[in-house]
Amino acid sequence: MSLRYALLGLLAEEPASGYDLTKKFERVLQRYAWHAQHSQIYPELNRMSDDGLIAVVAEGARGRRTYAITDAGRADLRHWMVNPPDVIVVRNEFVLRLFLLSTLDPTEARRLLELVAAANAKQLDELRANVAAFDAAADPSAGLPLQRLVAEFGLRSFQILAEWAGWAIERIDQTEKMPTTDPDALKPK
Amino acid sequence: MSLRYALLGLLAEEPASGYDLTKKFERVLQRYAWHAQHSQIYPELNRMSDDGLIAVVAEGARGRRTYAITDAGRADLRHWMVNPPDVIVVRNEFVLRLFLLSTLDPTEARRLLELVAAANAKQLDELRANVAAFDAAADPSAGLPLQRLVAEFGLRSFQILAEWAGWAIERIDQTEKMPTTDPDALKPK
DNA sequence: GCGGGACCTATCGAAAATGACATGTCGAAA
DNA sequence: TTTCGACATGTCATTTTCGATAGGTCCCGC
Repeated sequence: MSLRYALLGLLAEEPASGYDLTKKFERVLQRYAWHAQHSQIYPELNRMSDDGLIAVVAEGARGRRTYAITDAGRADLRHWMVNPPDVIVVRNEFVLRLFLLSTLDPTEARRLLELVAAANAKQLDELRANVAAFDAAADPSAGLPLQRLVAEFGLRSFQILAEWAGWAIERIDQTEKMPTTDPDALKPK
Repeated sequence: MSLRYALLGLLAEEPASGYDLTKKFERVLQRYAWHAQHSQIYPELNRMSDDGLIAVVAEGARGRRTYAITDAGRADLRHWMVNPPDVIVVRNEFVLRLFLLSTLDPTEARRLLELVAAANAKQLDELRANVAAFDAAADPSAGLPLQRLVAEFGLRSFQILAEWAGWAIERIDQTEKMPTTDPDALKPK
């Protein structure tokens, strides 16, 4: 049901077509929160429309249909938002690789971490640029909007991943220089 | 295919039965990296066995079958580990709620964040206790094992979530005290 | 005027995941 | 001795997701 609420949430912010929503998933949601392809999005929109949670508010060129959330949809979304499950369930192939890092030898683990750190640095830069543009356009006298708070969460997440990867690589290098075959390593204290 | 590699990775560390693996998923993997239930795990183990990636190495009471990874399995796992996809794809209902925070009014958003912060604090305490026990049992003269590095990542992740949630709640409170109807808020600079 | 790229929706078989139901064993405490 | 909880594996209908294929439109630059 999460896909449904992801779509409902995006439509609560502004009306959009299936195409728009697909792009938003690709650009934003996919990387942090939820992944879905258009082949899943279009049928779900039709079902949500049947269920009265959203409605077509405009039809444009190329068969474009713009949907907006209905009152029933808003109520349903709110209910979902304020009732989070108490067991959180995650699927993240990236973190899974980290968990299985110890199945690699230290040299390979190190190489994987460097790959990770590089990919992460690139994403951090992108996000930083987006946030900077957002801040420049924002009214400085107003408080930070909720969206900006979440962006901050993304920023901090990337930052600690970068820091951690660097730290982990350092540790691996230190361990490599201090092999257990070194008799000194066996000295107590 | 991620489930297959999650199982392969756990079996690369030590032989285990379907039951053992299910418990490991529940206790560890589920919260951070990958979720799977026993109804998915048992059939997958049978398929992996058919494919020669794992093999039954012991049979115990109550029909227990202990599996171990084969050389073919190890090769397959290694290949998967060192070839991460370049687009990372995530599914995390919790983060999805954060993204849709702006569909709530500030009061409700604040309440949700407090719920989140409390749940997170509990998880952080649990992990901290586990890590402390691990460190106490570890050989201090050896370098940090890779598993410990990953635990550190978990620790830091929880910590920044806690910090962020606190910060976000503060921001919301400040904004609430400074409504846009306040004429001062409209003054330039 | 035409070629190509962005726009836009759709379907469908296969694979993955869910949640409920099913069935039994072993050991320990009451 | 019986009962209860942990141990242990399985199936299956339904739902969700994937990946590929499909078909068409609008607009811009050459």
